[in-house]
Amino acid sequence: MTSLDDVARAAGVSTATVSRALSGRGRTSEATRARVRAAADALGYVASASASSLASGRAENIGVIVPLMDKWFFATVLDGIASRLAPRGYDMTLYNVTDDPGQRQRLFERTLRRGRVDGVVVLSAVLTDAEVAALDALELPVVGLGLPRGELGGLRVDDTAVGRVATEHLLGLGHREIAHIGRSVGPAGPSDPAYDVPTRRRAGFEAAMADAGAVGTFVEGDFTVEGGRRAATALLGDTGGSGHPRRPTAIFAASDEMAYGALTAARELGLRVPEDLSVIGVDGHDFAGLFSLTTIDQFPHAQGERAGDAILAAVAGDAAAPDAEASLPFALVTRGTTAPPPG
Amino acid sequence: MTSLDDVARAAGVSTATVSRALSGRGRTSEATRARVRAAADALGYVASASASSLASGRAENIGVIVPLMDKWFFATVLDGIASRLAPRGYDMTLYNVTDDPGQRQRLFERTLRRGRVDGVVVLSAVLTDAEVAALDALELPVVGLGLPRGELGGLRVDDTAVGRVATEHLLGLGHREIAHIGRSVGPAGPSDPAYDVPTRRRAGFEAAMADAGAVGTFVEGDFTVEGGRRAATALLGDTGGSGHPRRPTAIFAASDEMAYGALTAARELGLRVPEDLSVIGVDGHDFAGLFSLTTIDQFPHAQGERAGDAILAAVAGDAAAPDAEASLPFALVTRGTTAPPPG
DNA sequence: CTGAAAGCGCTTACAG
DNA sequence: CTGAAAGCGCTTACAG
Repeated sequence: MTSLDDVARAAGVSTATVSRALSGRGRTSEATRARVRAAADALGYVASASASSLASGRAENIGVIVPLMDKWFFATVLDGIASRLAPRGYDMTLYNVTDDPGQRQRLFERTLRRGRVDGVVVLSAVLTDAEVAALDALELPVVGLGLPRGELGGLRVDDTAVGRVATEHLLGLGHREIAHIGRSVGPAGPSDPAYDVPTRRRAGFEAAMADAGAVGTFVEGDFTVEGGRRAATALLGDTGGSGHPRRPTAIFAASDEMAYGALTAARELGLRVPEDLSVIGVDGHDFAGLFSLTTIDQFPHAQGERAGDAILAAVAGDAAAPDAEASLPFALVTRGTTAPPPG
Repeated sequence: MTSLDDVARAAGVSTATVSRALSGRGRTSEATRARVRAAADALGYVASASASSLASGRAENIGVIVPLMDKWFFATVLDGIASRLAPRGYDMTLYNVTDDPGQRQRLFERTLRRGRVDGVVVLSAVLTDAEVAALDALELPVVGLGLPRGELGGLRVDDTAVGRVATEHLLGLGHREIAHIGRSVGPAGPSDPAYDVPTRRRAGFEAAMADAGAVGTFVEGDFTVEGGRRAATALLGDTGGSGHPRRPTAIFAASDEMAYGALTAARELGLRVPEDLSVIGVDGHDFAGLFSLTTIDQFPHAQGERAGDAILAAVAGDAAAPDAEASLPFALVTRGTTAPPPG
């Protein structure tokens, strides 16, 4: 490996000058800069990351904490983040937070403290108080995406509004018997921003239903296709019996993947979509267009881009960092799985 | 940040001893080791990655080069890799190779040469000769996964066999008019291992067809659901006309996502699956069970685990590295989308 | 088993 | 604008 000294010798200047010329920090005459660059190129010089980072305190690396890296939503957000970091010369190192307490503790109390990252992006992870404190103790810029407001703040879409818009789309078509498949950490009271994403979506659903004087059904789903299918089967399967709620004419699933599950369940039960049942999801999943799924697109790739820009701005110390607390856009995309109810 | 010196002072030993006690390299008495550990814990000491890396030459970080990080297959492989690195204390930093020549050159000639990684895993990327040379010049362990054999070697499933098994499944059911949706960098002659994954799958398809005395149809797909739908529509749409090949009774798609597209096309054209048309994919995608798709599962998560283990073994200098060139398993999973042809 | 010391390869005030 | 020098925080032969 050729070092700074080699370049300095070749260019006939000091190492300090080489460092300045190559990094652009500090002043250098145009002439020496050119000479140094030429020497560096000729030797194929690339600065050592560890030496540079040790001396400067800058790692040029962003850590991203992600709960599930093999789910479409997160993978897409990651791609969005990476697309903004790479052109600016920043690396992205991934940290998977699992449910294993030992693994988590190690991440927050050791790995992240090794000084390898200049900032961290936290994606939709539910953190304990201790973990939030650990993140804080890092004294590094942190940008959250889709976190409960209480934790760290950061970028979020207004998920209560998402839930409301989805529900109102269904209500507007004339549905009254509407079920919601989602997840909930507690009673979805008012749109308490401290709640997590699924809870806020549910709150929006319930608020819209209440406004319409209707009462919705809620069923737990686990944000997988299979979970959506199970929930929808329970919802659509048992009709008749006394005490049972009427079968819904519409389902609002808190994710597109669960909506796919609901479509599958409907098909298995011989129900036609949208004639017998309307289905709407959330995300803007890759396959949504193909399945003609009506959904609330939340532009996950763009979310990643925003998060990437935000963490870079924070690392650069831009107090101007415009959108570190911004509300992200979403849009209703009407397709073929929603229509007026039968009859 | 508390440093090695702080710990040394607290424990009443030299910094050298602290380093040895904490890292486990070199000898230390049980007693001092305990004392040092206690002091380190009390102070919350964590070694600086850059200092440690600069002094030792070890980065404890693996670079992963991936062409598409938002596709299910790659996201799943990445998850598999990460699951093996984290417990061993290794970080994973992601490098996305796009089609942009400038970005690629920067990656191979600068970023990767900063000494930030101890080894690199390359996922299914088609590299130029210059890029392979650059990788070589790194003098770092490299593990490939799904690369054309010519490039770098590494782990692979026998994709020619995959193509053959899928095709023979269809032939075994009695199909003769079989179409393959895939991609091909050139004529899929014999099972030349220098060819990339899609080409080898095609070669297996053609070999199996030839063995059965049948002639298959080949159509380009781009490994997306939409691409599969387009290809299948072309295949199934135009029947009658003179000169046109007969409509296939079975489709072998080179990926599950393209198979989903084929299923969609069939539905749109009013064809029943599997009564009118059989469809088989490759991958073992998350949704395959739900869509009842017959497929060749290639266990992507396990592939990632293997790649993770392999790069770690290579970095550790295990000449024993058992499976750096191994052939990965795959399995036919028969479900509801394949059946004997009509009539 | 332990310590003193050199060295890893940069960056950055500090002078000039 | 440029150079000499200290320093970033570890690791590792080398002695003992």
